[in-house]
Amino acid sequence: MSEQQQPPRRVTLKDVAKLAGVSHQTVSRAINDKGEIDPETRRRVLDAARELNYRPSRFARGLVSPGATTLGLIVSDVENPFFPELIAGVIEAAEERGWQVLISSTQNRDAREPELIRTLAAQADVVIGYLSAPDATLTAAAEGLPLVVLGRAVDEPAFGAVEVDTDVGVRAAIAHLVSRGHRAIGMIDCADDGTPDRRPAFHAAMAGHGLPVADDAISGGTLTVEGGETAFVRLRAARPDITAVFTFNDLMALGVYRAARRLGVRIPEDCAVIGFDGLPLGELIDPPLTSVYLDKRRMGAIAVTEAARLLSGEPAGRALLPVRLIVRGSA
Amino acid sequence: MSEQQQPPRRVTLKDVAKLAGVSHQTVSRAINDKGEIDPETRRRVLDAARELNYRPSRFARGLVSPGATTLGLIVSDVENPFFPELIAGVIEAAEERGWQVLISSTQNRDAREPELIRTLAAQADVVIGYLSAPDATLTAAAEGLPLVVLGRAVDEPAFGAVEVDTDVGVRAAIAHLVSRGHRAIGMIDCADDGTPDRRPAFHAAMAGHGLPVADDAISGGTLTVEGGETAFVRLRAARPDITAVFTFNDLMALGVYRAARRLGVRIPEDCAVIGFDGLPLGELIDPPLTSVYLDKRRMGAIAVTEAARLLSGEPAGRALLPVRLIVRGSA
DNA sequence: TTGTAGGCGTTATCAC
DNA sequence: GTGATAACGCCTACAA
Repeated sequence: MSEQQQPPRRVTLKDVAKLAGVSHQTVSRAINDKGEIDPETRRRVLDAARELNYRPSRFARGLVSPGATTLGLIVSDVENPFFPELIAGVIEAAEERGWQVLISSTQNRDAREPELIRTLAAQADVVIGYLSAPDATLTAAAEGLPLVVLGRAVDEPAFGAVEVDTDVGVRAAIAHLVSRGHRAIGMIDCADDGTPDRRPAFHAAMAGHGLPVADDAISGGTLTVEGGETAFVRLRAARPDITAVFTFNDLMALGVYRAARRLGVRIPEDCAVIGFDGLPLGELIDPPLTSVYLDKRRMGAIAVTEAARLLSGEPAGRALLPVRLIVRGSA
Repeated sequence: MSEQQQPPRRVTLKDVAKLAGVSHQTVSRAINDKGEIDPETRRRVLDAARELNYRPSRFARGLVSPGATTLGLIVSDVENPFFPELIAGVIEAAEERGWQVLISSTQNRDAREPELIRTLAAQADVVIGYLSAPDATLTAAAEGLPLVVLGRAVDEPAFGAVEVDTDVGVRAAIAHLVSRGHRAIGMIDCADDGTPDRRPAFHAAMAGHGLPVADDAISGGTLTVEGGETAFVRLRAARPDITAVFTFNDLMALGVYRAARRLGVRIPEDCAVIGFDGLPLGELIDPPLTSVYLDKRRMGAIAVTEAARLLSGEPAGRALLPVRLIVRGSA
């Protein structure tokens, strides 16, 4: 009676079978190029399939024989050049294992993390993410989904983690500035909400040299070129005596360049700059950007290894990604 | 008897049910937070699930209630800054429709395209790709999978396409150079194999101004900074008289910058440069790069719209992405 | 509140 | 060569 439903029901093997006048099993044989089938029948079936615009259900197939492992990757901003390298590292490592990679991005809206995790949980076998939400929030969202957290310290023992050796990097940056005679050093930091915190490391490094850090020597902003730009303008207004800045990342350092040009501040003569990330584009600008380099491809590869551990039931690991200072022209 | 199989069979609802001493149905209720279940039973079930490390099968779930549409995206190089913007556009547009995005990259090995398509066919409902393989190859690999091809002309009527208005862009670039008095204009092109071809457009534009194009005025290379670098060195050696170059993309233009610095060639005084793509980093270098801009985010968004058309059974569309010349300091 | 029966679309196994 | 029949793991009825 009610054959004509409103929601266009999916075309199945049986539909094709009916049209071709064979059993659904024969259709399966034809579709999958099994032998043991009359070439003529085969043709008829394939024609019917084409006519109905038949596409096999990946779910049904996956049910019968579990397909490739699918890895979910969550980043916070695909347009921050930091992430493409990380993504490349993950893709390559995943590929070596024959895994698929599902990518999503919060586009800098951290509040969306739990939602993205939940969505990926339905699609992926394991998730790697540059996540800023607190462990408890992530645990609730993950619901048993194996999770590898990138770029920050993690307490939850169930999570894998690849942390960055921020302390060492920041210390090297500050030591370098001090060795060049700087004493009034400012920081362009991320805005106060969330994100891995490089500020304590900055304080510690400065203290190590007996240098004070006044509150107004730190200026925050979004993790973008624009964020760095406005943060530097603000810093400069508050503390014109500062002769060097350490920025949260290279993108913000570029913002400092832009602001500096506008303000007539010369780099490095009037103000030295050190970034963090070591992006390739640091080499392209003038003067080339001195930066704390971290190997993002490697980070991705390590994360995939961690993911594999979790999937095989081994206890979660804590990897530490080393960093190193690359001295170029800006400091 | 043979309960202990070698391949660690998947943990299912029934396993949890057995351990918790309930029916598999009750487990389902507990897992999915349905009402109508004794809190105590619920807890017992959840504990059992945790103990067994149970994770629901996404395939079985998908079978019962078809989940989100999954879009596959194939790019050729995640580290070419062109793609992150495109990816962002696709992700955003897909998200608006509640779709998932699966990403893979050929990493500049074009020969891998068919393989990637086939793999995605098993995971995605529709695929968008920056694909250079000929239509016939793609058709064979796609096997009915809806496909949207980006950045080049397409003949296959079944494919959706978002083409770039290369002709207009190249013509604008050449016209600009001519208006600045250049007559000996060279081109840094992609290597001879595959990839969308801007060479015919270059020839046509030059001819439009009555300018000759000798073979040695075109130098090819890989679509990277390095490729542009070596190509320019070669071009410069063969044709020192050339006063302006048009490059296949901005990345290669950066290579020209690098080579020029090494060779002591000043930009734009000794040689003007115009790129293609209009990447943000063109603004960051010195002199800022004049380039043919195309809106990659928009390209991604349009592609998703095309994908939606294909999925709903409408005939494939052919969108044309407009471009425009952005004049900055390099030409 | 809980359990039983049926079906989602596909493939594998076995008869015919 | 071809067609029933039984899984695969889950969920939505409905019955107990």
